[in-house]
Amino acid sequence: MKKKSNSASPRLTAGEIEILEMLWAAGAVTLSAAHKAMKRAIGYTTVQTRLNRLVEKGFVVRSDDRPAQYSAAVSPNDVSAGHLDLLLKRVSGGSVVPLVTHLVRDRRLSSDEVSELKALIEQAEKDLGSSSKKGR
Amino acid sequence: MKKKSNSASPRLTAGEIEILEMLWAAGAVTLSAAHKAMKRAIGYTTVQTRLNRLVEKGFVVRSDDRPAQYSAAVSPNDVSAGHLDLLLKRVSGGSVVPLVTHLVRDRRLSSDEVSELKALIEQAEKDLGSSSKKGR
DNA sequence: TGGCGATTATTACATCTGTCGTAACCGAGG
DNA sequence: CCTCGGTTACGACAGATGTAATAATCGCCA
Repeated sequence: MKKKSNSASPRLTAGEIEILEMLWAAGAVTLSAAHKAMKRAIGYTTVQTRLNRLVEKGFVVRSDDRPAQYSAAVSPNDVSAGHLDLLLKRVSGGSVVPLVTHLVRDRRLSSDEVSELKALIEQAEKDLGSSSKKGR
Repeated sequence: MKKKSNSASPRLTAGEIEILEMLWAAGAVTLSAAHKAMKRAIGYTTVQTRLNRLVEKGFVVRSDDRPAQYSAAVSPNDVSAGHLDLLLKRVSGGSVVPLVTHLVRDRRLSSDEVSELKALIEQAEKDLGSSSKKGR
């Protein structure tokens, strides 16, 4: 049975991600710890409310322990993957080249980074040989 | 009068992007044209309201003509750039390599695409040498 | 066991979004 | 000039989100 595809592409808002980022960085935390871990000033109960709403949506899990531990139920990768997909679709109809071009051109890369990318491409080149030449 | 940095990173919601995508595809359109251009069924006045709210926010411009023409005030690139920035920050703390790795590994690229990427990297390599070694 | 401080639950609002219905308006035909 | 159909302005309403105060609870310790 389908595990529920919400991990596939969670449509999170900026605010929800703000909380999730805190959890990704802090791990499992109690409410007070979560509150302290917030980057900006925000009310204690505000964090509580937001955390609870995220739990209702299934993006955060709360332990049964006494001082309950809150922790992210989705990984940064899950979220990013979904966003990346949409972005890819929007920016270039789904093909990666234009996006990567943008990425490489706009930001000055260090020689180390360029080397890594080069190795990466070479690897991809090698992998190509082993699969059929389906033009996708 | 500050040009306003909203083009830098417009925080648009999925719904707002839905409208913008229609405008990006249709260009400058009247309300009825916009309504017809929508991919899914949606009320006429709903499109009107949403369009107007986008105008208030400055993401869409409305001409003074009689049947007013609505058109996007932000480009797909503007929004994508902003999203890409956030994504980059989140997925790998701002460095492009992990993101590109993900991009190249996860999606099977055609040999043409790999070639393009290779050329791209080689170009970046060249640029590295020609500029002063100012770390920037 | 009583109370205190932390935790959790409730309740309250102001916005923002998504969706429309309706009323007012306006220019082209007849 | 007067009506008609598209255009525009308003107003409504539900649900989501952000923020937070206040009340109810619970566990620990003197």
